Amino acid sequence: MSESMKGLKRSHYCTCVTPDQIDQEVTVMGWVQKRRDLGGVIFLDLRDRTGILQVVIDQSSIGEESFIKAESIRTEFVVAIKGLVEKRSNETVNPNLKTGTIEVRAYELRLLSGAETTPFQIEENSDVREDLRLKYRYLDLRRPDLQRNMMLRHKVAASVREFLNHDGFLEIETPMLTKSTPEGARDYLVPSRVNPGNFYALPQSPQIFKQLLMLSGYDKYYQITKCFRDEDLRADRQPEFTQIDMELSFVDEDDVIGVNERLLHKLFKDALDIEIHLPIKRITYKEAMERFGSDKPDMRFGLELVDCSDLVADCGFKVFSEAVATGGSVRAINGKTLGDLPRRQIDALTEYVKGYGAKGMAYIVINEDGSLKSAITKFLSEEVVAEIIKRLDGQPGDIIMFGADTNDVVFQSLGALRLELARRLDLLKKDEFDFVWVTQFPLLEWSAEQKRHVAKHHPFTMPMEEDLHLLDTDPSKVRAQAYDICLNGNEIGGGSVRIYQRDVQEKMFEALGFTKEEAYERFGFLLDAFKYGVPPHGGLAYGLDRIVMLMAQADSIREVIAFPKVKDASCPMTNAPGQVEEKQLDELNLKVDLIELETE
RNA sequence: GGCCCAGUGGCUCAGUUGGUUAGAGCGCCGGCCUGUCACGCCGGAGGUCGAGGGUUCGAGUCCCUUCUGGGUCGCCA
Repeated sequence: MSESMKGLKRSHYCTCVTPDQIDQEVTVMGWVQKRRDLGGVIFLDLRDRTGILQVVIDQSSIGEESFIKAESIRTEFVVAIKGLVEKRSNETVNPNLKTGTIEVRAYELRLLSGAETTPFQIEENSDVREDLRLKYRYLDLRRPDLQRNMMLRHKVAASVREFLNHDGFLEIETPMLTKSTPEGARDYLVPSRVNPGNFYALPQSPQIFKQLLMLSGYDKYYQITKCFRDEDLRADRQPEFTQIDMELSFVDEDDVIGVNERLLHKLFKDALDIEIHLPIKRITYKEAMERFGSDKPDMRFGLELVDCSDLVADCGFKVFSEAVATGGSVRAINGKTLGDLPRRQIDALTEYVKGYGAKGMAYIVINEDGSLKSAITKFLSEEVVAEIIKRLDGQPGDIIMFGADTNDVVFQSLGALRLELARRLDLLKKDEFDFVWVTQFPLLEWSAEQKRHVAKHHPFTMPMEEDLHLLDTDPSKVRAQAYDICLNGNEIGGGSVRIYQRDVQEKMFEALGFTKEEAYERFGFLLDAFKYGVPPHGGLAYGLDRIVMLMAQADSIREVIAFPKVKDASCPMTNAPGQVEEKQLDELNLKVDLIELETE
């Protein structure tokens, strides 16, 4: 079945054959997308990563023996064709093909490789179950949409490298086998053979190493590198993912933002031919939460949150007044034009916000005739109702939906509701790219589980200078010189100015509840390094997968990763992770003795 | 770990109130066909209805358990 390609050299990719080659000889190689056997003439759609080219096989050009061979060709066979490029007559032009005005009349055919019938058809926009696609990912990757995604991903990486190289950045690699970082996500561990009982951790990010590179004088560093986090998966989260990581010395926040705006501008121009308008708008974390209920706001549409706490603080509706009295708030969203939602849909939205911690959802429907439909207006004075409607710009046909709880719950539930409403109103246009910087993040957040403050970004993040004095007295009020870059409601990157003073760093560890000894045990090498001259520095890291996902208008980063993992972090194709041989464990001085996990 | 959705020929799906031999499109196999490109025409094969248990005279359909995949909350400095 398999013939040699000896004596043949590919001269063109399929779609690189153009009308310029008419009457010339070309040699093309690829996969058979489709065979149309009309009896006396056979058409092949030949496919490679560039697209499709039609090959004509007729007996008079190719000879009887080869024609019989061609009759045995099936879908996905790998073939080599040598032939003459011909112009198609007008009535046989195929406008759906890039190469639709020409075809190749074969005079030599080699069957390089046969193929069994594939478990699913190799075609664009296929609708095949994802587990099957992933089990046969090598076939899935033949599909034109995935091939486009992979090529787009390459283009993104290439454009980033080009920009940063040109801007004086150095690409420097940092270790994959490194030390476990106790703060942050769960680590992937790798046992050491030479040091029995000891483990490396795979990096969650090159954070400490890139800071040390600054201290070593490498000034502007970048790296496109894998990072690993052993946490549960999501549509936009994989256990191994790729960061575009950078760090700069002698810079402040505006410098880092500036270079990255220029980077994003070039990147979107190169990859999508889209002109990003600079400067990208900036909002503070506080504003993002209050207006959008999210620290990664989707700016493509309105439906903003409106604070009504002051209006209902003393009203007769206890759910509202008590939320305000206990330090929470009452906020609302105007679901524009959704006043005609059937009761069942409203109930579904109520269940939806309950999933985010809300206890319920009050609402006021403004009927087309201006009358109101609501279970709560009877508890409110007419003036208050009128003021609420005015503040939310309520028009006939609208529905105003309320969240009343602690601020955390109100932001989270209304933030989620806002997105859900946008989905229903079809406001999420994937070909629109709306960036925003979110700045002034809190430095710390309280962990109820650990009963201490933990770093919101990481423990090396510089507090805002005007808040430094609060670090001892009221740490949760301290804002950080930290910033995220968000695109269409996705955090695509984040960074900060770092602490470069030992005393501030020690104070930070103190605020995190580490004793001096603990801090030294964990980050001693960094604290030691800080004795020897540290430039002020800061940086940023992008999630490459997420950027490419959004560019490709895909719904999951799995669509832009060649060999992704599924929900339980396994690989349906290789069946990783798997058990290992006894011998391998012996060499590592390890014995598997699984502990019964507590079931509750 | 919680909640929600899906699982029926190779693929995508339909399957009524629980009732005859479980259907369709695509794909696949065979035959015919010299201008097709969603080729056409004729014929054919292909099913443990994810798995196990239960209710029933009777289960693809109802109940329980479980597996697989997806979404999400928790988690993700």
